[in-house]
Amino acid sequence: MVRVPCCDKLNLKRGLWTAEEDAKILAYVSKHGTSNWTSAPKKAGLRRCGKSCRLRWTSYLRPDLKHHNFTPQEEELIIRLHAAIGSRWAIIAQQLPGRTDNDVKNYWNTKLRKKLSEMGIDPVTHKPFSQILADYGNIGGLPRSTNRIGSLNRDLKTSPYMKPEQHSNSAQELFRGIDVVMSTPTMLLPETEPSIDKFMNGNVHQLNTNPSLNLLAQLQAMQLVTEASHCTSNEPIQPHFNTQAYLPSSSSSSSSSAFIWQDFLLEDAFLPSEPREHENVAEFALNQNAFQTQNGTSKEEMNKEKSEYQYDRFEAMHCLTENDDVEASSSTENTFIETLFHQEDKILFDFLNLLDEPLYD
DNA sequence: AAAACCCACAACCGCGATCGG
DNA sequence: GCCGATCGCGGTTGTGGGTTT
Repeated sequence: MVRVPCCDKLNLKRGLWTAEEDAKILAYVSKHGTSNWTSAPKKAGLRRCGKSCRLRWTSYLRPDLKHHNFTPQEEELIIRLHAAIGSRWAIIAQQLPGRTDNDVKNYWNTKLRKKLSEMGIDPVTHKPFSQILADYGNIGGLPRSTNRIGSLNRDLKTSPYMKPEQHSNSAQELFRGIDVVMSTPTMLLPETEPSIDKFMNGNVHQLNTNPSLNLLAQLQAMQLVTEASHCTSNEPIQPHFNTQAYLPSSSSSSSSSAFIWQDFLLEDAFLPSEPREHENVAEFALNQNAFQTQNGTSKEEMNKEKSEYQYDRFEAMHCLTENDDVEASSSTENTFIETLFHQEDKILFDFLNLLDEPLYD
């Protein structure tokens, strides 16, 4: 087992690439392809690390890359996907043909984050700052008992899509999430709140026609099916993505700027247990998008779809709490993982009670 | 005119996952 | 199965150009 190192750290050129170096990379790729970057510097006659050559090719020289500015549609898609899956730049970039993860990341860091902040929206949680402040203000006034607290605790701890930037381990972050979930099932904000819909500024319908929305539609579908399945079974709550917050509420984006803040809490992204059911719902979600964009579709039909969907969501939310009751009452049937979660919930609950108690009598 | 500052983007770094001898 | 090489990803830093003072 003798392999040469990918690069010799000594005597290698670093920094910006010259046109001559780019030409060498292009010549190398046209001759040898992109399968082996270790030998690329030597064969191409470059004093660069193979890794650096690969990066230069994948992030800049690839012929399929776009080099013009991001369009409003792309911008919107990035925001929605970031809200759904966090800073998974590679995945987000896959939904944007011609863009690299580095492009998307840089664009987010330099433009979109600032833009959202200026709109009064926290780019990390995708919630209005006013809401976050309100959440902080409510920390000391948490209700003593709730059957959603455990669910959230589990969500926060187990989400594979939870990144440190989105949910730090600090108590403040944890409490913020708890407070949101313990609010009413469908908390709607007043029209005066900063709204991502307003930020989107009418691009929603264009976005719905964009094939790049496939991932979003799938995420939405996964959420739908997991919610629906809870209403018909006593199975433990399956996690789901929360993409609905940025998806237009069916027919109208401007008339309804209301948020459902639970949707911003990133939860587990396990696949639904029933693939066929999942597919059907995914198909529905895709059809839903197409449905909205068809000419001649009556507003009544669209509103009917909307109200039915919202009713389903409302029922699903109630199922969450009901299932938590069931879960708590049949702890002997819980899995090992669930038992662990219950123990963690109890610790957290005790801790919250301690906070409620005065430090000095 | 020049220094200081800001901004956007390219490039690098480090780490985990995967590959393969 | 082990372990080093390689790949891919996300976070961070460096660089150059533009703007402000």
